[in-house]
Parts: sequence; C-alpha cells; structure tokens
Amino acid sequence: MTIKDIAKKADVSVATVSRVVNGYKWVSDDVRNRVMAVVEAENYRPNYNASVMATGKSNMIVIVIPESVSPFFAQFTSVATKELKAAGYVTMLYQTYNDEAEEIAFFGSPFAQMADGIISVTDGMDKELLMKIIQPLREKQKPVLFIDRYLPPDIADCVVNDNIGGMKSAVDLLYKNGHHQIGIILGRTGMTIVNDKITGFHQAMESLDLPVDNRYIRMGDWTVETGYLETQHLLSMPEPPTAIIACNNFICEGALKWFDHAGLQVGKDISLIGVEESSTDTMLFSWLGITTLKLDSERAAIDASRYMVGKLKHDPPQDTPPETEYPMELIVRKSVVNLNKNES
Amino acid sequence: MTIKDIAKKADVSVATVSRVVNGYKWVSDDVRNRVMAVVEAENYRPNYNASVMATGKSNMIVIVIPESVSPFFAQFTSVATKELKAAGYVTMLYQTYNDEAEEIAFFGSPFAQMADGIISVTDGMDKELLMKIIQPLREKQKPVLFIDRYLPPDIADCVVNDNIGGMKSAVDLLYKNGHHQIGIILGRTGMTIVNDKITGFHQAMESLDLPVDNRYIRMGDWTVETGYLETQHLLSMPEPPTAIIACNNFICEGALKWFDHAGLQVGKDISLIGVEESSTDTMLFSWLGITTLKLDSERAAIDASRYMVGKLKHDPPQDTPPETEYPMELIVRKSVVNLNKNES
DNA sequence: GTGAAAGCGCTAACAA
DNA sequence: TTGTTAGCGCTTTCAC
Repeated sequence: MTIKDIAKKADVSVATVSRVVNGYKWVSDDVRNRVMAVVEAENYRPNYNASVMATGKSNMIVIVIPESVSPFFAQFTSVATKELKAAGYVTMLYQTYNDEAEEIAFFGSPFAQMADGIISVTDGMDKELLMKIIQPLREKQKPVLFIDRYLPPDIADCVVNDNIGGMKSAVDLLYKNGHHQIGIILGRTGMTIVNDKITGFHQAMESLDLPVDNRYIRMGDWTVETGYLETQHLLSMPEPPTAIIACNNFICEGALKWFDHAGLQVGKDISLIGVEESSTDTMLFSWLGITTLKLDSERAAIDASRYMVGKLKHDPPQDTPPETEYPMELIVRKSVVNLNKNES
Repeated sequence: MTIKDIAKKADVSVATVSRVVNGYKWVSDDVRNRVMAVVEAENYRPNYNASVMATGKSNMIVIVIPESVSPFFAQFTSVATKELKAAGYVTMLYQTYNDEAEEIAFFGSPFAQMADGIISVTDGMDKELLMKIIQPLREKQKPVLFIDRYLPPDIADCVVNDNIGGMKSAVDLLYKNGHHQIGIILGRTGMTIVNDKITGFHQAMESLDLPVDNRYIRMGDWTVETGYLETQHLLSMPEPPTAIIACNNFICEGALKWFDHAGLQVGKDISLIGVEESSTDTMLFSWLGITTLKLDSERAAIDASRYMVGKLKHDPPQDTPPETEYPMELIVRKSVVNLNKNES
C-alpha cells in the first residue's frame, strides 16, 4: 500500500493524500473524509524512510548511554523519552557499554546520521577524537547535546552536574563536624565525572588547609563490590579515615554492607556521605538516614529534552544554551558523626 | 556529499561508486582505488535512508523490552546486540516500561516498519490484540520473535523459558526435603511468565498430593521491596510456610533482607529458592549458598539472534524454529533445609 | 567492467 | 482547493 494506491482508490492526487495524512489545513472536508476512509480501510501508514528522505527530518532523537543499569541513566532515559515524545519525537536508545569503540561506532552509524538530534550521556572518549568525530554532525547543523561531559561551547552544548561544587559542600560538612581524614571511593569510567570529583575534593581540602593523602582516594568500578572492598581497605589502614564519601549509589551500598559486616554503625562509629543518582534512590537513603549529594536526573532529562526540542523546532535555532551546571544538592541526614561534640 | 559528487570527482558513474562502496566484485582495481580515494578524502558515507528505500532492507533489528534495569533484559539485550552486530545488523532498543500503550505504539512506530526483524521480550499485551497488531508485519514477511510469550506458531515464533518445568523441579526438591507448606512470591507484569509459574506451582503441588493454599501465593512487583514485604507477610501468618520460592532475583534479595532483619538464617531456620536471572547474579547466589532456578539469558539471546539472522539471510526463510523451551536449571546449593533429617 | 536510467515512496514547489 | 512534477540519494537491471 503506497500513497499512489491510496490516491487512486480515493480518486485524488498523491499530493492530496499527503496533505490529508500530514494534517494539512487547506483540504476540503469532503476530500479529507474520502481519503481518510481509504486510509483507514487499507490501514495505510506512510513509509517512514521515504518521508525522511523527502523532508530531511526523521523526528527521531537518539540517546546514547553507557548502559541502562545505573539508575541515573535509566531514569534520565525514561524521563527524556516521555518528554520528547510529548513534543512529537521518537527516541531510540543506543548503549555503548563504556566501550570507546562503541562510542565511535555510534557516531558513524546510520542512527547518528538519521537522527534529528543526539543526546549523549557518555564520556569515555578523548576530547580531540570526539571533536573530530562529531564534525560531520556539526556541518549538518545537527544538535548534539552532551550530559556530564565538557566540550567547548562552539563544538557542542553540554550540561554537567556540578561535581566540583558538590564535592566541596560534602567536604565542608565533614570538616565542620571535625573530620580531617576523609576517604573517597569512585569508579573509573566517565572522564569528566571522575576528574571533577577528584578536583573538587582536592580544592575543598586545600581551601581548608587539610592535607590530601592520596591513599585515601580509592578507585574501582561503580559497583557494590567496589564499595565494599574499598571501604574495607580504607578502614584497615593504620590511620583509617573517619569519614568516607561514596561517589555513587552502588558504591555507597557497598560501603554500608561492609560497615554492617564489620559491626560498625553509620553515623556513630563511622561517617558516610553517599550520592543519590536518581529519585528512586531517595527512599532508601532517607530510610537509612544517609547524608547524600543528590543528582537531579529528572530535571536534567527534562531540560535536555526541552532544549533539544527548542533547537529543532525553532528556525533559526535558539541560542540560549541549557543551564550548564546543575548543583548537586547536599541532603543532610544523620550519617555524619560530629567529632567536635564527642571531644568536648 | 552525495554519491553523485563522489562519482563526479572520481570521474566514474554513480553506479560504479555504488558498486565500490558496497564491495561488489566486478570492478577493476584501478577504478576501485580511484573511487576509494575520493570516498576516503571526502569521508563519504552513503545515506542510510536512501539505501533503505532503494533496497527495502535496513539491516536493523529492534529489540523491544519492558525496561533494561532487570538483569535478564539487560543481559539479553547486551548479548543479542553483539551477536547481531557480528552478523552485520545494527540493533536498536525500544523500552515499553511495561505499558501496554507503549507496546502498541511500538508496532505502529517507524522503527517497527523500518526494522528487518523484531525481537520482543515484552508480554503485556492481550493475545488477540497482539495478533491483530502484528498482522501487517507478517504480511511483509518480517520475522517477529517473541521471548517468554506464547503465540501460535503460524503467527510468530517464540521462545520461552520453561517456567512450568522449573517450578516443578523447585517444588519437587522442597518436597523431597520434607516441605509441604510452600510460599511463592512473584511480580505481576508479564503474562506468560507469571501464569506459567503459577501453573507449574499448582501442577507440581497436585502431582504430589499437596494442597495449594492460595494465601501462600503472593504477588507484587519484581522488586526488592516486594520480596521483603511479602516475605514478612508470609512468615507472619499463623501457619507460615517453611519454604519460599522467590520468583526473580530482586524478590529473592528482598526475602534475604527480611530474613536478615528477622534474624533468620537461610538454610537453617528457613528455606529459600531463588531465580538467577542473568549470569551476573551467579556470584551473589553462589556466595550466599542460595539454591536457584537459573535462566540462561545468554543462550536465549544467542539463539534468538542466530535464528533471526538465519531467517533474514536465507531465501526462502529457514523453517526450523528456534528451540521453543529453555529448561530452567535447578542449581542446588544450601538454602533448603532438610526437614526429614531434623525430625529423625 | 562500466554507464544510463528507471524506480523506491514521499513531499513540496508551482500551476491551475 | 487540488493536481503535476521534480526531486530526495541510492540501487539495480539492462545495455554497451
């Protein structure tokens, strides 16, 4: 069933069918009804590829993520998909599994080519390479928006969570409570989010005139296992830290597991600050009374989606970039011990 | 950069460029090199949509899943993606979030239309509706393969995990160990997997002449919370079950949490059989000594992918359907108490 | 071996 | 308001 067949059956031209199907205004009710009847009867759907070719628009946005297991990515994706759908765009998901080759492959894939816009939440690729690789997209004026990855504003727009500031507020809180030896556990993947956290940690410590002991900075995967093992490692040191910052929710869970195993009570024997990666985590952390840095994945998803839509719908494209830095809110609960009080 | 531009620059016809780009054989080395040189220089990539239109093939498979948070779906997707890629197909992911409307929307979406084949791991839709909705795909001879969802073989191929058999082996093991009061906790979504498990449970109980107490059959979500709450509920009953079958890994974790909370030692005070949904779970369950029913998501993904590719590559399409039922292997560890022994 | 040309199904100027 | 027609970029017979 092509547009031609429909035109023939409805005894109109293909142009008219196209107008009716695309909801154009200037078609007489009579003709519209006749065409619609045939369309319904034949269950006709315009050929997507043909229309993409003719218009140069696909109405498709692709979201690139490392993997959707982490709640931050999962929720971001879910929210963005809904938001984009409301604006008439379909979303497709491309997972890179934290593999640089996959990331490169994506930008050469048919989907990157076909998409009207790309939202990428991946950050495994070297900046120079990435810039070279998205060059063709830029030439075609395709909006590419990066989440949690810095790029010069003339290359691509980007939105990052303020990891530096978040880390600062966490360290400040610990310092205020008398903690001078602070451990920190992170994963390895995602250049910006890792570097920024470490940078923020250093900056915060320095501005408080606290020495940074590199042995207190532990790296592994963004997993429960890493949280467990590295917590164990930190607390087995001759001079163990009095507080730990667990840089994502899995690592935080792992830390809790080890505390449990070691018979340590968080907020009493040991201090912990975690990271809520998505609103689904809130319940757990709040229940356990864990002080956290909170990411607003929903807001990031909504803003990113709206910005993308704005770029796509307006002609000329909107020039107001999305807010570039989301604050990481420090939610104070009860997992940080006040060492000052204990001493007095 | 279109094929025309390349042709002009290389001083050949578009047909020749097409042949070179698509790796056709009968092109002289001289010409091939000349064309390739221009292609490289201009970083030319054929327009995907145009080629889809001209050939009627997209080399794209879409995998439809409820959401990728569950390890079974995540791993299935990951493995299938790699397998399909090796065969020259790109994969796109479509998530339905367990929403029937989304499922319906998918089959009307451009992606369903464009895809060369569809692998669906969703099971929320009424059978009649589904059959009607995939009718257009069948007419176009597009292979649609369902995982964990029964459909008449003339409608679509399907592969299911043998939930009935799995449940039977679990109940049998418990019975052999003297358990007569068995609780079971499931989620609600996914018609086949839920119904089959309940059916299998009933069948197993009946064939052992054990009465089924419907209050022992608990349903909620496929989450840790459900596992926790329903375990609590079951064990607070006047006559609590002596063993619990937790029908997915999250529920199982939840059950373990409650045991822990209640000070019950699994394999001693209470018996539990869990479900390993993916190979990534194995470590945990094996570590904790939990007896499980094991799903082979990797094998299902590989088989499904190969079958799909077979259908797509061969002409006429292969008629050997994939194996229709995967056994759920019972991995006996130490979480089932032998009540007989205790009594003697 | 290579080129010319006819589509693939749809959209959008332009005409009427 | 409706129809005619020229593309969109590529593939693929069919000639040469």
